[in-house]
Amino acid sequence: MPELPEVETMVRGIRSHVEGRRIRRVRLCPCSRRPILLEPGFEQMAARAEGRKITQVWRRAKRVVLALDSDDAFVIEPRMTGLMLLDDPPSVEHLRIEWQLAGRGAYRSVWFWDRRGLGTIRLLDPQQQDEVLGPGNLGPDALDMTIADWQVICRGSSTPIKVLMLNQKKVAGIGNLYASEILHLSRIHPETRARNISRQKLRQLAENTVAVLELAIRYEGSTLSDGTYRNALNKAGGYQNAHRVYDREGEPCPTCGRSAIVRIVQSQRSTFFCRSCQRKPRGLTR
DNA sequence: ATTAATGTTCAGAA
DNA sequence: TTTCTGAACATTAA
Repeated sequence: MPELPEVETMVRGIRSHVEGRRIRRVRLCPCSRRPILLEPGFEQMAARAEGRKITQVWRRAKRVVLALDSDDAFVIEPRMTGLMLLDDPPSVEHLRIEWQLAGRGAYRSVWFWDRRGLGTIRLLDPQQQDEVLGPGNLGPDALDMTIADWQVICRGSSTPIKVLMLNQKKVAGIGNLYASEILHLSRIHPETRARNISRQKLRQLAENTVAVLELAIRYEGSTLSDGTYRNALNKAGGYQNAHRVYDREGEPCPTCGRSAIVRIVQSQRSTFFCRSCQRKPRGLTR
């Protein structure tokens, strides 16, 4: 579930309670039926983190990073259903990892909860952090993308723009939900080949990417109908009420008010858009 | 019973 | 060599 706004909300939610505190213990929760995707020997490696101080909590794309004073860092990928929580989990059943915190504070632990269990947690040394979080593996953070950055990734690419927006090596942080929202606001047809998008449209794409993601962060992310996503205090986000097209097939377009939102499939993922407001450029087939 | 779900990775194809 | 597609991962709810 979590895309950039949801992961940013997790980071902001736990940061003030976690930064500066020492890790007393890292515990694999017995209640998880199967282990989450952990590196072999994770438990021994986790012991390496015990007694260390968490110096910084930050976000890279859709990952949470807990940086330690040993220069190691936990890198957490929530993927579809992972959550970082301070307490009050949605269920005890899918708690996976507990970081017990030493010293005084409002919360004794940080938890990783993951219903589907696709999320990953790794403890990485500085070199591994560079490999996993660096430009070889992830493009520029979506909030940092300039028009020039968009031009670079779109130039010469025959990939449909919506598919390209989901390629984390090109631009990092946008997921399936926000790609549809950004393209609708930008009035760009999701099947437009990236190389065919005009300079003017690229400017709108750059501006609306930041606008949509920042607004979604302000609303603390999107909690969809299955209710899975919660912030660090197990409260639902609010941006789903502002969705223009995502999961709104058949509803009238909020821009033109006449055409109905349609759903198509690209790269095995649903895309939602308005056929009236989002047109492909005419006369360009290559 | 079947299908789809906010993500990523891998093998194999183009 | 690069880019792209489909399947897989595990769980749940409609």
